[in-house]
Amino acid sequence: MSSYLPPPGTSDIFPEEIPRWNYVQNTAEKVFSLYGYGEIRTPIFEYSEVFKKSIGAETEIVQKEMYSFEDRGGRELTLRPEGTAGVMRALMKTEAPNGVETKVFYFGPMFRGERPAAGRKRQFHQVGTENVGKISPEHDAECMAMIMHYLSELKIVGSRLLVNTRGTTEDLGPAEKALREYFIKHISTMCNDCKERLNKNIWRILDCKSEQCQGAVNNSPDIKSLFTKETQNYFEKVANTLDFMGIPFEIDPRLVRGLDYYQHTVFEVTHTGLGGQNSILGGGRYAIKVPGSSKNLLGVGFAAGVERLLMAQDASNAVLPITKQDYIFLVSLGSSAKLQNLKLAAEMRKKGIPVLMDLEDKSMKAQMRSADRLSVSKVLIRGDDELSKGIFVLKDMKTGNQETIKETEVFSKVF
RNA sequence: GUGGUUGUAGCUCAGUUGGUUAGAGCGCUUGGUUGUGGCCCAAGAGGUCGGGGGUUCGAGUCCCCUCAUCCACCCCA
Repeated sequence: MSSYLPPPGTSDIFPEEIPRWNYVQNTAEKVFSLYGYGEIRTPIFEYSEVFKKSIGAETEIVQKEMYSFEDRGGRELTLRPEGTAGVMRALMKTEAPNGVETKVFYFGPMFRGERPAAGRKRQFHQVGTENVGKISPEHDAECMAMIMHYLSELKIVGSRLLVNTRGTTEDLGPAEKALREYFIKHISTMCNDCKERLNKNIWRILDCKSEQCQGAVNNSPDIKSLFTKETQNYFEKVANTLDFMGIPFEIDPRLVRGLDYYQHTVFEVTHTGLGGQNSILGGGRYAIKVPGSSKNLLGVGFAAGVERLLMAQDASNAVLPITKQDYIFLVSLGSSAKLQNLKLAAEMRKKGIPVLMDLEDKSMKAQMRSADRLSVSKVLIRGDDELSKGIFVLKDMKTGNQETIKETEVFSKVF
């Protein structure tokens, strides 16, 4: 009952579901390593500063979603709400800050104190990559190509890749000014959230979904046109490269994303069938400052919600190449036989043969029921009777046929 | 943080205008063969009806509070 439930927004993942999770993780390893990425494992908690500095102190995540606490040494720590910041912190001691291309991927739990809903948990999991040290439109395009490769290996179909640019630090001033001049004229007709956004984070007005704001938002200036020629050329090259590589995508001028560290290319992959959520992954190019360093780490990367990938697989009716363990079930009758079978089972397992047996003294009927429930294909029966004769009965559960075999034939016949 | 939904057995749920010992299906255990699974039949185990308070002769049913679930919004993966 309620006392057996884990805390809000968390969930237990039982053995039956683990193969699917492993598939998502193993496929990440398989695909990303083709592009030169290696796995990195960073702590699940970091100094709170790490997130405040890189994600942005004003962002929704930092403002009200972080699980922060003080440890016994009085340190201000936070359960990671996303993966990039901690990875950047770790990469400071590599050659990445000196401009050496460094590619890593990660997989693990993240924590955000939001109200749970479909596709949204407080402890959820992300799989993501970071390519740090170099900057070019081709890096961004390759990252997206790799993502689409990954999604196809996951058998997810029907997703959309949305791409946009957020410009660089130099672009932001003029663009923000233009946006403010425009929206200040229309703000009286817009929703309350947008009225707040006007001062706090004007960019977010662009992806407001409220009905009453659509008119004003749709007619707002295209931010790209306000950026420098250089930035526009960069973005054009990203788009051209994707085109040339045959990666289908859509330019979404209203895609801005909610973390402060993004510059240049931003993207998102959406999928229907995730309840109220529609984004299965997001990412882009970023410049991140790690506490205690004056250097910016430049990189491009993405993070996908594993739970959402799983939902997208369901919506895609994905058939995954996951095979179930096919056990031999060993049935015993009598105490000597049981003891001998226990020993045999151990030997078989050492040879890599999966074996199950009932350890309780159950009736043959009950043991057969167990075997059936576990849907094994073969049952090996040895009671005290067979033991004294040096034989086994081997039963094929599909056909129901059974044959008598000699002890010496056990390994060759059952495997 | 805002709004709505639901909370009865391990699971999915029924429970009539408040009325004795709270039900079903599935699952589980045992039996229907002296040593043979699935199908069928029978029996059994398993619930302080989310928790607390109130109204009442009487509350799973009504009222209040609380906790939790699921969902939508905000935001994000």
